Amino acid sequence: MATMNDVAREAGVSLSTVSYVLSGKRTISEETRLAVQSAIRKLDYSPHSGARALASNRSNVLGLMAPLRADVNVSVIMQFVAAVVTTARTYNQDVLLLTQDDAGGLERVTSQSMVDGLLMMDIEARDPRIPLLAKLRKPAVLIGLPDDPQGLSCVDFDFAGASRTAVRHLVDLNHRSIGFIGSPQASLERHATYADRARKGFTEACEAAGVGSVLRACEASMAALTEALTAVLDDDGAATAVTALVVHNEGLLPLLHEALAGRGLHIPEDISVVVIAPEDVALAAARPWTAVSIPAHDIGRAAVEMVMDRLNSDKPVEVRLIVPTLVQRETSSAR
Amino acid sequence: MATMNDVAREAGVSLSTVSYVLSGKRTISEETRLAVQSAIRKLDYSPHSGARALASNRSNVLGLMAPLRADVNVSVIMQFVAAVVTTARTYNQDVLLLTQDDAGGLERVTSQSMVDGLLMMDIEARDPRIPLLAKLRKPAVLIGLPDDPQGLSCVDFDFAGASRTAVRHLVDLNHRSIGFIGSPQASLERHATYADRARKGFTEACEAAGVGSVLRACEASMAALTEALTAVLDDDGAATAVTALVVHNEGLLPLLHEALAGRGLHIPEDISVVVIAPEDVALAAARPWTAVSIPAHDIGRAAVEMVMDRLNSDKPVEVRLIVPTLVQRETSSAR
DNA sequence: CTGTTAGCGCTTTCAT
DNA sequence: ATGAAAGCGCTAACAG
Repeated sequence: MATMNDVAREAGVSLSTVSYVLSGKRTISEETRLAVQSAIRKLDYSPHSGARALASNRSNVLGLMAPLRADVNVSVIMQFVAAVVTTARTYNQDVLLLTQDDAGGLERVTSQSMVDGLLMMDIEARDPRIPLLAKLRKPAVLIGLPDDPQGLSCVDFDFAGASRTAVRHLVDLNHRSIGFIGSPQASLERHATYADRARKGFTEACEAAGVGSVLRACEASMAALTEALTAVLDDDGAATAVTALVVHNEGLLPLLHEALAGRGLHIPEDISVVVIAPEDVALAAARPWTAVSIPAHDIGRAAVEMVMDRLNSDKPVEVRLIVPTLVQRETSSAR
Repeated sequence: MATMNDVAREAGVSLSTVSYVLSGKRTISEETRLAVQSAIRKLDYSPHSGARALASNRSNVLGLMAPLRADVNVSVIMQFVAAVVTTARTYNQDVLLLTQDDAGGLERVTSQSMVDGLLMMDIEARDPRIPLLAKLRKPAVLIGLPDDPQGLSCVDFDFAGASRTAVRHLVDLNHRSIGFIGSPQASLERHATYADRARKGFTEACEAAGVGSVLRACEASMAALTEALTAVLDDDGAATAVTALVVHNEGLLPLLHEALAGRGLHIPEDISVVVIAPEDVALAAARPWTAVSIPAHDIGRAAVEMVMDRLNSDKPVEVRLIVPTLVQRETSSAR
């Protein structure tokens, strides 16, 4: 492996000139720049990241703590991760992967100066990792919205707004009683904030619009779905029968059409459906769903942008909510 | 941040002594070891990874190139990745994540000495990244089995053996004609080797046993599944009707029970089903599947062990196939 | 616009 | 069993 010294000798310039050509931190004459660049190519030089990290206090690596368990949301998680890695590369950063349960990893990678900043996914309402993160003196961004961010930047999809948007859409279509089928009970119990917020937004929007509402958590299985549908559609307490559903559970979508057909219900004639899901999941069905799409890619990108902003220009801490948009397709209609 | 120098001063020993206490590369008296260790704790010292990498030519980081697209196999991929990260930590290594399409990333992270070794998932039969990898002078392990490993280590599940095991199980149960529902056509066209090998093993085993066989690729949708079932179960060319299925497609499992019920078929009375899938996926169904389980965790672990072996003790390159085992549950029975 | 030089924090010979 | 000192390859302050 060629070193910077080799390049300097080859180009007939000094070590520091090579360094400055690479960093662009001072003006270099066209002539020497070209000489250096050709020497770099000739020797197939590339900088040693360890040496650079040692001298500059920058590793050009971001730490990403991701939930790698087999969850309902695997596909969403993958999209986040892909977006983070891709965006990081545009900032010339690489991504070091930490698993959710390796709480000590946060401390380790920062104290060893392995990373310049940290991203943490799947934040719970009172996530115990937040105080840890807040102590470390590295920029960090939470992907999710905890009760108390403790001075950390956050970015997330506006799940409450997503539910509201879905409800308003259905109310505009004259539905007077709407069901909500959400994340599994386990997610609620962990206080995964997306689950809580989507429910809350739904309830509020229904109340505001004066329409009936029924909520159910649901596992990703046909049995659970059937049961949930029964509970929602046959709800005795409701003044009017439920004629529309908001579904916030990616795992159920492949099953939903069948399950409703099993009850003799056609979409959208008998029942309208709006899903809250990543775009590609909403489009994967034979009949694409009317959807408020979860822009996993945008969120991941925003998260990286936010750490990099704090890193490069110490912009202030911010809490950013990504605005939902609804795309109507053929699974919702007026009644 | 405390440095090694600070620790040496605090402990009243020399810099190198601290280093040797940390590395264990020479014998240290109990007394000084304790002094150093307490100084380390007192100052909350941790070594600077960049400095260490510079001086030792080891980064303690493994590169993992993973497919982060929204594929049918997301859950399997996640399990691999989780296994790799977890196992890497037991070797005191961290994991740098590269995306599949970032072919230049392989070159970059090695030439910058960011990683000590590389793992590459989702290998295709003639994967163009293999010659690249083979050129880099770093230990590498392919997770998958290409036509020509070009001197690289490989580890994979024995998908052909998995199909054979499934077929033999069904043959033992007196089934005389077996259907195979496999990965989407797209996977075959990419020559994802797992898809090819599973099909090949199936065909061979059926021939060897003298039983009928019908194969179909299938997307993860109800429509595609229905069509595939029709093609397989109503196959005119077959001497005997298909009475059992081998399914190698995780995405179909939530739909399969419904789809068969739709044809008036009960499992296992009318039709036996054996799936090739990760254990947790096979168990997720209301009625757990008889399964040849894909031990994603074992494969990921083996991959890390293999790079670390090459790194620490330059063991020879090896090709390791993980042996399949079948667990009978209630979805297969004798006829 | 360019060169010289002092570290960055660690590993590892060489000496004792 | 321990210490002294020479790098590892780079960045950035200082000097011109």
